[in-house]
Amino acid sequence: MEKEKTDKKDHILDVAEKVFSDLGFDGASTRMISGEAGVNMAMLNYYFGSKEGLFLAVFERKISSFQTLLQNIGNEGISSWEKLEKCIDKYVDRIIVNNCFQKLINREISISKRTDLSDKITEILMTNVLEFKKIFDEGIKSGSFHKDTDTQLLIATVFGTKNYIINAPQIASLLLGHDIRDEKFLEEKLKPRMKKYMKRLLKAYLMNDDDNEK
Amino acid sequence: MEKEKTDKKDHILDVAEKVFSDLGFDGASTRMISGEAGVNMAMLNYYFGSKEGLFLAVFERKISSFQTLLQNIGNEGISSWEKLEKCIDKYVDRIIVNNCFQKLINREISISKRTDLSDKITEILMTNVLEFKKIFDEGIKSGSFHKDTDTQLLIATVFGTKNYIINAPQIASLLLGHDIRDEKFLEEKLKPRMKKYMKRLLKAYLMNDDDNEK
DNA sequence: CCAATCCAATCAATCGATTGATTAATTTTG
DNA sequence: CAAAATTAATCAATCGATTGATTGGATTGG
Repeated sequence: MEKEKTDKKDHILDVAEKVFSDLGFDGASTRMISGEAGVNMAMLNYYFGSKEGLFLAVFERKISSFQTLLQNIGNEGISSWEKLEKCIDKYVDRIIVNNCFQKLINREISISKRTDLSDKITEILMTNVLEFKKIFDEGIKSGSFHKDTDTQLLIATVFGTKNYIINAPQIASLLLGHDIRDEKFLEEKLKPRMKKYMKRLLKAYLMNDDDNEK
Repeated sequence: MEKEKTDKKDHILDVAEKVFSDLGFDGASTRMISGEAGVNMAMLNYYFGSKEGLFLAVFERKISSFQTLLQNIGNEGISSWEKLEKCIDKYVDRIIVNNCFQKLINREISISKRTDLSDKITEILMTNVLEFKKIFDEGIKSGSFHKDTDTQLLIATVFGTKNYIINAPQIASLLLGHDIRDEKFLEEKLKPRMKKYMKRLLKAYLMNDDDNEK
């Protein structure tokens, strides 16, 4: 029976994630979510306290597993560049699977007013950001990366490039000549292509011939 | 008195643009907009028919100024790299001035419904996208840019890096150690820094030493 | 005077949240 | 073990607040 409970909560979270992703936080109503999940409205507040609590629960469930993923890479005994390559691989894999959730994040983070909620989102996202930054800084310190690297804007590039493709699918589809939402294209074509591209871009910027390496 | 009317409508549109940008379409209420604009609620429907009509009016007013930002540069008699540098300058200048409207665009384009609107947004955004693409392709053809450049993903990087900073100001502020919304910081620090960074990033990627230039 | 402009008041609908009652499951107790 | 007591889970009903929208009358200017 313990299992039942967890399953039900998980099911609510699944539905909530879908509805929030499609309609945004404000656009989604608790009635809609509870209705689609087949549970009573009061259950949402019973389980998650509030609409905001539900949203955060959706958020934290998705994000936590990725956090530890990046953190482990950061602690491995490999070169900074190798760490970076691994992070890119994991990151590209991740975001392409969960692209509807990513869209949700990017939409809600751009809302300025909802401070309590967006503060929490920011805090969670920052851990991933800082994990990348740590690797950049470490690489600069060890001399393997260009020493006047703008790590902060480079992070904007890493996350921004991905966001652009996921968040503006109409434009990305026109640009790439394929429907972005085609799973097969994403998995077989875009994923390896993005990995290769990001690595080449970062390598060119971090390790060009001005003062080190080759 | 015609003037009065136009001024008032324009003022409403100014406020609406700001509020929609901060809170999103669903998050913004017509009361809030009318209150902040100092007009009666009923005036919004009187002038614009509905909330959605107001939203569309905000867009259409801005739309015209958006086209042909980069088009002249493409036809100048200078090298591809020089064109690219000019485009970056113009682009960075531009987005920092209108960043709240940019936020609005980037948020609404990620919403799957409201197709009539997002089609229009897509069309407008594509003109700038294609201008960059034209320069990239031209540079590759002439041999000044690396020949296996992924121009399409590079465009995602150019626009995505900017979007990330504008759209996730909380994260960008934490990352940069300054409040992104500080006009002085934007103008005096971030703008030149972004220009320099983007040029160095593109140059490293487009003109590294694998097979051409230096 | 009349059409355009404006506004206070109000509309039905929906929002998130809470209530008290009821059932199911678990724990305690004799 | 079984009855009693307690806790957890679920429900229908409804709360006050707010939403976008509309009305009918006041005000204005030509």
